[in-house]
Amino acid sequence: MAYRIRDVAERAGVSKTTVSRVLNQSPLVDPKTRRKVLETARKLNYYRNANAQWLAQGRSGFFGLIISDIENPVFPEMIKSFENAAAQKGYDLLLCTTNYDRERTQVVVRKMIENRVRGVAVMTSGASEAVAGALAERQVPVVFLDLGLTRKYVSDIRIDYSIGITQAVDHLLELGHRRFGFVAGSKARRSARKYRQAVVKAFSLRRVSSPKIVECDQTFEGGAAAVQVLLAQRQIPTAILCINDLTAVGVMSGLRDAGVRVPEEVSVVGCEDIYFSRFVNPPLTSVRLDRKLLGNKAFEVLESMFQSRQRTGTESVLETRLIVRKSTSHCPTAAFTRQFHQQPQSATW
Amino acid sequence: MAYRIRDVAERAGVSKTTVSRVLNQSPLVDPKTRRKVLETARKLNYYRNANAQWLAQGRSGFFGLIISDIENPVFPEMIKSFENAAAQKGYDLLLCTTNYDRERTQVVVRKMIENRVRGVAVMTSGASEAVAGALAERQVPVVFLDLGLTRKYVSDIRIDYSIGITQAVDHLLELGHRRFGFVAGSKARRSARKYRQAVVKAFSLRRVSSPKIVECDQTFEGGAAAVQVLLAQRQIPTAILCINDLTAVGVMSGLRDAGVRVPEEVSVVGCEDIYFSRFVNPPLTSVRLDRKLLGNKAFEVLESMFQSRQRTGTESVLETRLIVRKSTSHCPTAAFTRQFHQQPQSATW
DNA sequence: TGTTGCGATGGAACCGGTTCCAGAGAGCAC
DNA sequence: GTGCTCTCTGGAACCGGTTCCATCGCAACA
Repeated sequence: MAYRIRDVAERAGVSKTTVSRVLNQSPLVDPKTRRKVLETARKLNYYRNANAQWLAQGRSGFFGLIISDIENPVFPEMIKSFENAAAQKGYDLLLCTTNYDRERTQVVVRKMIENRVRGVAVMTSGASEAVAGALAERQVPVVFLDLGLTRKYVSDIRIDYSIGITQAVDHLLELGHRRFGFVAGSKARRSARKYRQAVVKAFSLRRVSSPKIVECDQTFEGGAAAVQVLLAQRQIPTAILCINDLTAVGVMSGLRDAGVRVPEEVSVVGCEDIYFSRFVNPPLTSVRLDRKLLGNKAFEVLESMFQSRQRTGTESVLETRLIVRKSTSHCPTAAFTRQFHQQPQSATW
Repeated sequence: MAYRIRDVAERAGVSKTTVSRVLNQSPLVDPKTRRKVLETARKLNYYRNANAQWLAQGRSGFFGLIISDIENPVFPEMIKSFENAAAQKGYDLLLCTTNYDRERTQVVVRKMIENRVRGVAVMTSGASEAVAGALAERQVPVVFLDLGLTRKYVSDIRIDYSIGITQAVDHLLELGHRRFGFVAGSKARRSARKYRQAVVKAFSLRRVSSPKIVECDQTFEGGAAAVQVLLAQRQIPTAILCINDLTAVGVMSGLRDAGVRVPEEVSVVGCEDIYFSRFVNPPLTSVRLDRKLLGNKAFEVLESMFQSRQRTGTESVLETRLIVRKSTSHCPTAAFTRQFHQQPQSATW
């Protein structure tokens, strides 16, 4: 059907070995022979069979990338930079999504192993040490996000939220804010826990009274709901930090619905700095997590593990920083600050 | 190193053939033998070698998906549904991006062929018939978006914008609008041309004076710039259609900057209905293109081509429909309509 | 002239599965 | 007992590459 390497060899009057050498840029082949082979291959419109090649080589040309949900806007940028980094070195991307499903996670890990990938980046914070174990056991280099663990075959990229958060707190303090709210994520998520810790620490470092914390599910609706709780306070906060941008946009929407203006009356800070944050109204101030860098770094870490002799894991740190846009501004004067006193919605007992 | 099928065979006291049969759910193996083999495989923690399997089978378990830019928010949803549809049938996703680069397009097409995929969905509107040819020639079923061409191995999914656009026009007419603007995309893009034609046709069908058309580059900034042109009209339009949501958000931003309220003074309609459209302020009315359906459909078309004997291509149609949110409302009364008369910015001649 | 060294090439084994085909053995009817 | 069918199993070829190792021709050198 399709031409095989043997067909090329026959028509070029050489052996399979030589053709293979030419196609793999081996130096030990005569330039004249090389030209001849390349020409024949082109003439036959020959495409190599990747499965045969990788079977023979004992591993594939893939680097795996496991994410939770491609619809989450933090991932596409990361995928892109990971893929680009891999392509630059001649490798391909094998992308799998877990959709936050435990079973599906097992399946994709198996897929990675079956495809004999050269390494896997597990960029969902839902992944456990079990996943690390399964892959490391098969001697597949793997890099995690904030796993907090490093060993043979297992690297970790730690996200240092504290820098960006501290910048945010300082930024707000400079603007005169003193009463803060924090719309946190679910404690069940590792990354959300880390973020919360960083926020609390930043405030205590600056000796500011800690923010009123409201937990939410990290969605737009969750943000809108959480802000209601903050608005029910005796004194509403003048600045609100949020676990991520989507939540922050929900918070802004909730504030708007309650007739509170952003940023004139309340400042809002998001996290992640997703693509859309600059287009909302007002453009969102956010603690940026550079996904492009993250994707690059993840590939780099994998490749260096793959190349290294001992396959020892490394820990690297990805810093965050504050991007100031229009959702934060001066703290309103006391006279200007409105008081919200909402009654509990049901007091029937 | 890793266990091979032969290892499983030896320990289970059977032949490779039998193990292969068990793993491939062949019915012609004794239940007792089956159990034994499965148990041994589990005990050895055996993973099959996908490359060997696919080499032997002559093709891989991949269905390919080629897109232009994963950061474009229309793609993730599509990827997800395509992947899910494939996973449901036990196939895997091979995702490649072209980044609008001709050369890169060549490379990924080659990659698809080399990996012996069972079919490819080319969901970027930048792809040419050359791509279709290259794949069809290798007998790889392929499905395109709005290619307008169908033949052996080549299917097409046509997007019918007219339905959604007509709904949008009717919706605006009912709200009393009579003066329209249309922020169009670049004529260089096939999909943008199709959209423009559909818009023009919808207006002429309803016997309404056609909208003032301004071309832009389909970005946020492009929308913001295009709306300036519309605002410079003697009479500004009271309703503006846009080539996509990002542009529409740019248009709304431009209007806001000019002190024009949406939707009280001007209504805005986007297209695509990307995830974020519901979160902007005001939530965007948009002509929805159901990407989930599109991804599903694409896979379905490929699989049925792959199964069919003759591999004849099919044409299917994906309908669009209007999603009404808050960016459209009643046409302001004439008295209420403001007049914008901006002088040409430079009249130095 | 014989020996050595080296660049270029090819034969053959191998990677780890699938599958064709032959055959063993059980069950059954006659 | 014979012949037949049917179920289950295994040997061996094959998929299309890579790579180890041997070989060959030729130039350099003693």
